Formats: sequence, structure tokens, C-alpha cells
Amino acid sequence: MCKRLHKLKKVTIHGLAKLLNITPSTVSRALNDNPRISEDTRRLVKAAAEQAGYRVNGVASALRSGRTFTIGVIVPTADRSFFSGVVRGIEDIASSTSYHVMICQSYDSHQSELDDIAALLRAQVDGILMSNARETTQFQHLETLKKVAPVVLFDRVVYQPGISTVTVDDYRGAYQATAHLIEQGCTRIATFTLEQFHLNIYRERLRGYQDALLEHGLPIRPEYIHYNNLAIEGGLKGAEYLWNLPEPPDAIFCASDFSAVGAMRFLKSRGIRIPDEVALVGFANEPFTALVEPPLSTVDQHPVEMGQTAAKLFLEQIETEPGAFIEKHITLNADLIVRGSSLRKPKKK
Amino acid sequence: MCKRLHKLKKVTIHGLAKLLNITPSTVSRALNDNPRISEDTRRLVKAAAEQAGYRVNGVASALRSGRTFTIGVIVPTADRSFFSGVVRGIEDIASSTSYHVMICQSYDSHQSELDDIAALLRAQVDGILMSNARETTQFQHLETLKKVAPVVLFDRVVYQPGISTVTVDDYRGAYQATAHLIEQGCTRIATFTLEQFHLNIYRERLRGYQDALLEHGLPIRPEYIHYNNLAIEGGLKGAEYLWNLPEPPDAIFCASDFSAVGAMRFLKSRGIRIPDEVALVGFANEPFTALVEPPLSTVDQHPVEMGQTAAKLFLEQIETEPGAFIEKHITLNADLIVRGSSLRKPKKK
DNA sequence: CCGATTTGCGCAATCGTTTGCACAAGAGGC
DNA sequence: GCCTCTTGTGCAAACGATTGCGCAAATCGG
Repeated sequence: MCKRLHKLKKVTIHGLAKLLNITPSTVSRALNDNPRISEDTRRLVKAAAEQAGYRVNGVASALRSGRTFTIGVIVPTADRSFFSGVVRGIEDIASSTSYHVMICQSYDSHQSELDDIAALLRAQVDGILMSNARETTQFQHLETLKKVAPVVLFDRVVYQPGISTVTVDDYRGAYQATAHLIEQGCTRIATFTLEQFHLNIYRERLRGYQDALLEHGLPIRPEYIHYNNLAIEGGLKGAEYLWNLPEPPDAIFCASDFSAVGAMRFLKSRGIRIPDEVALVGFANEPFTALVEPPLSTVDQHPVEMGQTAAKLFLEQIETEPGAFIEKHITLNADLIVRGSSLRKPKKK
Repeated sequence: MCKRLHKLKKVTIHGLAKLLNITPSTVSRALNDNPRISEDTRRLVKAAAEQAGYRVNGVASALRSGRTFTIGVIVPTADRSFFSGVVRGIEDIASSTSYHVMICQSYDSHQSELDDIAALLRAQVDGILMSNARETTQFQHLETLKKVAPVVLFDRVVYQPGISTVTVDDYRGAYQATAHLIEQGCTRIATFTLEQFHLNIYRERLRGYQDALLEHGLPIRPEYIHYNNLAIEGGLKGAEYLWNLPEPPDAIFCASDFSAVGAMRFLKSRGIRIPDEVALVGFANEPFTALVEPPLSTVDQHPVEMGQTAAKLFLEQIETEPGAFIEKHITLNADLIVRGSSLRKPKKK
């Protein structure tokens, strides 16, 4: 039953060969600029190809050559600013090097992640760039995956020999954000974070927050560390919790922009002034942060650059003999962006 | 020189066949649940495949069967909320029907659009879902493309026989937005739009705006129609222009959220109160619109649903005999979302 | 118990390119 | 003028899966 769905007169190298009275091999070599083909026939072939509207069948050449020139990408979700920025970065590099990008979403589900990997491998992608799903706490699948294809992890990573990673410096980003709040005169600084310590990013952000406090002589108060889902609603609840404490904080470092906006809502509803009574800093530099009132201070993660870097790492690896390959771990700078939500003092000169 | 980059012991149906002392054909049929294979061997083969870690080579089967189960998607840019929402919708449907999504960005350049199409065809995608680049004013390439593969256009479309489309009802969205402003007591309603009338969406939004005015007995004042790039900066300039008029408007219907935010900035800097002195409505329901102060009224375009619909149209078409196929044009509802930026009166009942 | 049908599997061609090898013709050295 | 090198093409075997056809053995009907 399975006949070609849309049959069309396809022009192949065989067709061209017949047309020119030469063999397919010669056509192939001519089109690929093989040096063993004379300049004359090369021109002839290319002209004929152009004129006949020939287009190489990528599937056939992939089968023969073993390379699809396709990169598989797995992100938790494609419609969040950060990840779509990464996808864009990957596509930037890919398309400028004649690669394609195949995209999958894990929806933060471990099973989907496994399915996506299987699907991408079936499609014979040349490599996989991914950010782990939240649910993923076991990494056995990466062990086996890395033997089959180059793997680059970004943002939510795990360190394994043979797997390169790109992250943003979450630790320093959090440290700077917290130090900035201290510098603005805040002394009771709370934080929102996610209680999933298999995720490097939240672990690091919490560390940065804590170290900043300690190194500035402030105590770490466990009641100021609130675990929530880091969505807007989580921020709302978190703020409500904090303001039920005997001594509410005078600043919150939120490990996500969404939770910061949630906190902002709560504070406004209570008539608490930002930044005078409470200073806020978010994380991720989502586009909306510049537009809320007051504009939200946050930490930029350079998503596009992250995607570009991950793609470049992949390209490096694919050019390297598997034996000679040594994974790299690239950390991008996290840039604190100070806006109105945390600016109590005039900027220092 | 071009040896397989990462050679690995791959398990193929030949391997399995040898292992089981049967032929590759039988293995293939067993794995594909061909009814002519006995239940016994089917189980045997599947067990062996499972145990040997066999994974079908999608490239090989694509070459033979003529189907890659891959959908090509071209968007102007992958990191804008609207388009990443569409991509997500497409991926939702695709992955639930064992398709993959290959994504390209045109950056609103016509040449890139052509290149992307060529690249996707080389990869033998089973169909192409795209939104036209801003630059694209000629559509000859679609003429030829549609003969080669099913094409579905979304959002920025052009109507051609044989090409299905999915759009949001820009006309009614704009009409409702404008009517809403009138209902709120505004009588001098300006608009921001893009001076590129080959793009259906801006054409329709302008029509909706104009018809709403006329049908409510208000004049169309040419000086109230401002053409700009619809970015934040365009909105800033547009507002500045309007407030240099002898009689500034008391409302702006902006054909993009970004320009609305730009206008908002200008108005705030002038101390003009929103919505009391000027009411604003944007378009697209970008995530930030709910978060600015005051929250921006806007028109939701249901990007995810648009992507899903486009993907479904593709699936329908691929199942249809090319001869029997008739294109469909689906229009999604545009939903006016009223928020603080345009709400002068208490909500009716 | 014999001829007709079904069942289960193998053979081999095919999809379109790539590529190692062979080989003829031309170039060059002496 | 003979012998070695280059140069330019052709031959044919991959790549891995799918599938029409053929053919035995098993089943069935009467």
C-alpha cells in the first residue's frame, strides 16, 4: 500500500548522467568539486544540474556518507524566552555551517527526554544538544548516549567525562545579585529557589547567595530561604510566607524572574514600596523584566550566546577523533542588570 | 578522506538476521508487524532486537520509503514569544504523530527564506510550514514549492490555490479593540501600524480599525494613522508625533504590543495618565503585557493553537491524494483581553 | 487422497549518493 | 620510442531498510 505519497519527476544524478552521457560517479564528483574531475566537465555538469533544477537528495547522501548534517536539540519547552533564545543561537551557528536543527521538547519529563533521544537517534542526527528535564535525576541514559553521538549539555547540566557543557556562571550571578543588595543597604535578604538539588543551576545560585551573605558578615537565616516552584504563583506564596514571619526581609533574591514578579504583585497588593521597603532581584533577564514597574533588576544569562557556544562545541567535537576528544566546560559570564527594583541609592559614579 | 566520523558497531536488520538465521526481509517485516509473519518469529525478532539494542535507521527507511517524517518550519525568528509559541504548537502535534520538526529562521530576509526552503527540501522534509518574511513581496517561490511538498502558511500568509493557511482573525481583533476603545468613551483614536501592505496581518488590522470607527460614526483622520516599525522605539516616536499634533488622540490602538509599550513610556515621561487621559490597546498578548503598569490590553493570537492547527492541516494534506486535495483557510478567533490600560469605566454588569 | 488455497519466509531489486579501485589516454623523462 | 606518472572517468559495491514476487510447506475442501 505504501506507495510514494507525492510522486514527482525527480531529477537525480542518474538523470543528469544520462543527459550528459557520463556516469553518475562523475556527476557526483563534479558537483562535490572533487579535484580529479576536469574543469570542463565540472562546469558542464554544474550547468546541467542548475538548468534541470537538480537538488541533491540529502537522505541518500546521509545514508551513504553517514552524516546527516543535523543537530538534535532537546529543550524543556520551546516557548520560554530563555530556551527559545538558546535555540536561536544554535540555529544561527548551524545554518551558517550547513547544519540543520531538529527540535524536541521534553516538557521537563524524564520519559519524554528518553523518547526524544530515541527519536533523534533514529533520525541519525550527528549530535545532540540538550538541557536536562527537571524530572531527570538519573543520568545513565547520557552514559550510553555519549557513546553513540557527540553530546553537549547546556544550562541544566551534569558533568560526565566525554560530555561538554555550557553554563552561565550561576554562582557568580547570584553572588553579585546578593552583594548588590547588601551594597544597597539591605541586611535581611531572603531568597526563592527550587528544592531540586540535582539541578546545578539552583544549587549554584543558592551557594552564591549564601557565600555573598557570609563574606559580607551577614548571617544565613534558614527561614529566609523559601523553596517554591519559581513561577509567578510561587513568588506570590513565597512573599506571603515571608511577610508572615516576625521579621520580614528587606530584600529578596529570586532565582527566577517569574517568582520575582509574583513577589512584586504581593508587595504591591500590600502597599509595600519597592525598592524602598523591599528590594528585588530576579534571574534570567526575561524580556518582561525591563517593562514591569518598577523595572526588575535581574541577571542576564545570554541565551543566544549560550546556544551559539553549545553549537560551536559540537562542531569542534565532530571534527575531532573520538579518541582525541576532551570535553570542555564553558562558563559564560552572568551579568547583573541593575534596574529600579533594587536601586535605593544613586549609582556610584 | 571522508571516513565515517564516529564508527561504531551498529546493529542493523542484517545483523539481527544473521543472529537468528533468517533474512533481513523477515526481520523488517516482523518489526513492522507485517501480517504475513507468524506470531512466533515476530516475538523472537522483537526480543532479539530489544536485547541487541537495535534502532531502525530512519535515514535508510526514509530513502527507501520516500518519507522522512520530518516537517520543516520557517519562522522569521525563533526567539519571539509569538513564533516560539507556534513552534511549540507544531512540535506538540508532530511528536504525538511520530514526526519531527526541523526549524529555520528567515530573519525576515527573503534570501534567507529561499535558502531555508532549499535546505529543507534537500533534507527531504515531508512538508513545510512557514510564515513569510517581511521582505517577501513576491511569491513565485511558493508556486514552485507547493508542487514539490505540502505547504501550510501561518500568520503572515498569502492566498494561493493549493496552499492552506492558518491565521488569526486580525480584522475582528482590531475591530473589537477599536470598538472597545470607543465604548470606553474615546473619540479620537489613533493607530500604529506597519507600512507594508503585502503583509495580510497589518492590512487586516488597519481595516478592522477603520471599519470600527466608521460603523460607530467616527471619522477616519489620516493624521491619526502612524506608520512605524512597531518596535518599542517605533511606539515612542509614534507617540511623540501624535502629541505634537494640534489635537492629540485620547486612545491608541497599536498593531503590536511592543509599540504600545513604547507609547506607554513616552506618555509616562510626559506625565500623561493611562487610561484616564489616553487609553491603549496592543496586539499579540506578549507575555510582558500582563506585567507592565498599567497592564496592557491586547489581542490574543493563540500562537500554540495556531501551530497545532497548521500541523494538523499538514497531516491532513499528506494523507490526501494530491489530486483530491483542496486547500483550507482556517481563521482562529482573536480574543480581546481587556486590562488596565484601556479600562476607564467599570466593567459592564 | 488429490488439487486448490493459504501461510510464512526468502530473493533480489530499489531508493540516490558516495567512493575505493581499475583503467585508458595523455604527459613527461631519458 | 619505451616506460613511468599523472589525469580523468567508469565500474560496482556499499549505506540500511522496504517490498513485489516467488515458492515451498501447511491447510483445507470435498
